[in-house]
Amino acid sequence: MVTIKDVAQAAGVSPSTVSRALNDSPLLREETKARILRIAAELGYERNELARGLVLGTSGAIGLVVPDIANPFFAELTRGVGERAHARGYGVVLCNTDGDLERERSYIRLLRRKRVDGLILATVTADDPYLKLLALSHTPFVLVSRRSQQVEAPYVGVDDLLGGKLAVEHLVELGHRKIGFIGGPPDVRCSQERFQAYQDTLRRHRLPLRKGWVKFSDFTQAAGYQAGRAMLARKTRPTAIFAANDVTALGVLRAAEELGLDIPEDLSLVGYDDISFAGLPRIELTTVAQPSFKLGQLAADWLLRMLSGKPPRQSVKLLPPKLVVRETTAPPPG
Amino acid sequence: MVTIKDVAQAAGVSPSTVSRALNDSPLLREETKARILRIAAELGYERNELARGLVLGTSGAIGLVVPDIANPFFAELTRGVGERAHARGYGVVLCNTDGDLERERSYIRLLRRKRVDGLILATVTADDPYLKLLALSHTPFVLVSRRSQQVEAPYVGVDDLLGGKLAVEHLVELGHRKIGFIGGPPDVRCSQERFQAYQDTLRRHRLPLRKGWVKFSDFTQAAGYQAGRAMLARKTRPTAIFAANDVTALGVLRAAEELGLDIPEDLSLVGYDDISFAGLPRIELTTVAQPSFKLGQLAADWLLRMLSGKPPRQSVKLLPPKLVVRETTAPPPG
DNA sequence: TTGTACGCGTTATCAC
DNA sequence: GTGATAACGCGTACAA
Repeated sequence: MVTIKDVAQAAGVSPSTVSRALNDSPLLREETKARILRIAAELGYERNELARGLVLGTSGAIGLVVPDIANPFFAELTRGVGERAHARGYGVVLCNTDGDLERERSYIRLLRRKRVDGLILATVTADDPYLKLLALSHTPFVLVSRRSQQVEAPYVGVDDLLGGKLAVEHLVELGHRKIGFIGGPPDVRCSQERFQAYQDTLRRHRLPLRKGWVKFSDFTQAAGYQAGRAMLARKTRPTAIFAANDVTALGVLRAAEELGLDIPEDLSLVGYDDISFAGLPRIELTTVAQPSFKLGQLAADWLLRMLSGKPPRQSVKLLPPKLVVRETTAPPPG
Repeated sequence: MVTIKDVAQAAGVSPSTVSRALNDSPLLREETKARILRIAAELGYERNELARGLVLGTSGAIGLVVPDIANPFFAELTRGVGERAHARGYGVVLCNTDGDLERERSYIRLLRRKRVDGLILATVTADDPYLKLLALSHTPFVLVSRRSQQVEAPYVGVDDLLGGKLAVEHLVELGHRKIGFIGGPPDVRCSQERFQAYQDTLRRHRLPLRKGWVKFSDFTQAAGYQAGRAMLARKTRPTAIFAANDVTALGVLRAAEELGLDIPEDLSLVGYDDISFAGLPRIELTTVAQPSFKLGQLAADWLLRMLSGKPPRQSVKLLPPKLVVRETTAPPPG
């Protein structure tokens, strides 16, 4: 690899001069600057960001930790982060935990050893004790989509209490009285809040809250299918289900189909996220939309802002969810 | 941040001794090694991989460039890469090009400046001249899913000639004689090969090959919708369409739905990839399955093998595709 | 078995 | 304007 020294030699100047030319220093004569740049290009010189980072104390990269990149919600979020980070010359190191807490920690350690300038975490559980340690360290980080209960950290997400309410109120308005809930991991705050909203809304309307109509899974299609089957195979089953994310809802859809239930005639179904596959013809899932791409952009903007030393404008940013009514919801049968 | 110097001081030894302890050198007495490791842990020492990389000439990271992380095919592929890379302590720097050639190049430059140890490219176009330059450089890379026509580079993918044949033969066997094709970007090899297979199969069966029944788009749902509408709105339209990937096929599905065409009664549809959403109830897309996760694993394994200096076993690895018949295909109407 | 000295490629800070 | 020097944190010949 050609280094700054090689360029210096070829140009008959010192390495420092080359460095200055590369960094467009105003101290240099335009003429020499141009000449050095030309020679550097001819030699195929590419700055070693590793070495530069060592001096400057920055790696020019941020870490992004997501639970499941195969979930379109996180894929879109990742796109948003990448777009903003790359625009400012930052690299994005992606880590996929598959919901495994141990892997999450191991990734964060890896990322810190690599001296990423900051972290975006979309994986934290509500009571993660490790987060406290991270908060004590000097690695800036922002939480996105999933927040912590204990640590007051920068967070960008969607108002899930409102989103959950939107979903369940919609079902209640349609006339449903037997409403089930299928959540994600029970220790994930957004799942908890959607559940909380479910409970609150049922209570407000004095509707029954049955144990068998509540299940927690792990936000995957397979788990949604399992939970759906279990819930729908009961002797008395709900006439509507609020699934705490779209891929889970799609799993429930399959379970219902297998059991010979028609949607929405026999069962109404509401998801959460509005991934692009929710709007497919014949699926037409009613859902609560989250601006996933924008969430990623915002999280990146925020982190980048912290990295440039500017103070955060606020510590929590909550975007509004939006109910998207399609064709998986209807009044209950009978 | 605590460095090896700090640990050395605390332990009353020299920095080199600490370095040796950290690297588990056999030269050290077990006792001192253990003591140093303990002290390092107490101090919260984390090795600076940047500095280490500068010395060792390696960054411990690989770059992954994909055209569209929101396409589940690439999301799964990314999972595969991540799994294998992380298992060996490598970080994965993800870059999403959205199909933009300029962005691809700019990302590759960024990645090289960051001194990633190697590259996995899932974005190359068949005649990309930049690839030649890359091949000349000393950055190891492997191509996945999309190969080059000109540069003989390590490649892992699926036999698209066979995959395309599987798809079209299936339609022919069902009795279709008017078969359309909707491809991806025309300069992407896998799209070209699926098209080639389409043409070959039609010719072999002496079936008509009409211009209006062939369209190229960009492998997105939106583009599939556009192309589908255009093709299906013609006076004489095909009775079956082979879409070169699943998200495109889902776009066609929407177009057909809008035009009041029933699938598979009025129109048969075959996709490619077998993303998880293809198997959804009510969608049940007939498609050609690609082992996307495995493709990612293989690509990573291969690159990592190259990085460890071992010679590649071969330069091209072609996995077999598999036809998955579901419910979007049936004999033609009438 | 451990310490010393140097180098990896770059930038900041002094000199000139 | 430009060059020399030190420093970033680490690994490794070489010396002790």
